[in-house]
Amino acid sequence: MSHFGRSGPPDITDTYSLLVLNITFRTTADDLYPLFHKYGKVVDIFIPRDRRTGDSRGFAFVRYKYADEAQKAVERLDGTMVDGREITVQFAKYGPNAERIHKGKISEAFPKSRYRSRSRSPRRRHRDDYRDKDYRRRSRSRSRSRSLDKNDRDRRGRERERERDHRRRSRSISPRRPSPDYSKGRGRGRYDDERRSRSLSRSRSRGRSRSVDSGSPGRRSPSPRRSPSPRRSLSPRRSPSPREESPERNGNGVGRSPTSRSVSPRGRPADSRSPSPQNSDDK
DNA sequence: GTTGAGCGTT
Repeated sequence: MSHFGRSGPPDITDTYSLLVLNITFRTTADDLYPLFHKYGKVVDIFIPRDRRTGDSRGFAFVRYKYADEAQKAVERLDGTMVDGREITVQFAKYGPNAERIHKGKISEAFPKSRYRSRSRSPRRRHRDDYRDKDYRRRSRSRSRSRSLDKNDRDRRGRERERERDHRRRSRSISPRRPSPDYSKGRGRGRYDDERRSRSLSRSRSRGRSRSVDSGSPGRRSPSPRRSPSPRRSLSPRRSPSPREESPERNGNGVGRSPTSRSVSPRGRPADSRSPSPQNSDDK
């Protein structure tokens, strides 16, 4: 029975996932099982943990078999102290089976009248306070360098974000596309945010990936830079010398093109010019 | 050894 969350999702056909937040990093599924099991039938408990360290992330997912029981657990366990920490129990929304919940299943099983029992939840205000201040989030945000290449973000971003930066970095701020809607929007906005991000990533990923795949893989250029933008001309460092960078040179020296240079990216010109293994000539 | 927002896996 202690294999909760170790063998993957057993059966999410008719189970309701509860999100347990604010739990200690040492709290395990086994610790939560008895607590939640007291209020209903717990189908499975999953605690996401960091793949790098393997430690719990601080929240767990408790899957209940019945909605009423799950709701009860939320009301009873939400705000209780576990392992010396106040935990937050609420229904999962962004889970894989979140769609079912949105379908109205939960809504049907949970009338508003029952919710009125939620009189005790001081922690809620506390959390809200944090959000209002959002001072610590900013601090952390600054710590993280967001100058990551979009190319890298396309591929690793998804995985990385989910593992370490996702919770550290503020999800409300959009470095790429600042939108008032995403400023403080919460709840449904998240879905849109994810969709938009994916859409963008897909676009970029496709352009870059296909480009390399189409041409010569690995021979394209030692420096995976973005396509040559006209911005290069505004480089103040560039010498005004006509012989240094001339459109003619591009036409004449076709071999200079990185794409065409798929034969030998390095040593080609040097070899031709400097048969010597040493570049004394250049020096 | 720490942290503390936050939505998930074989």
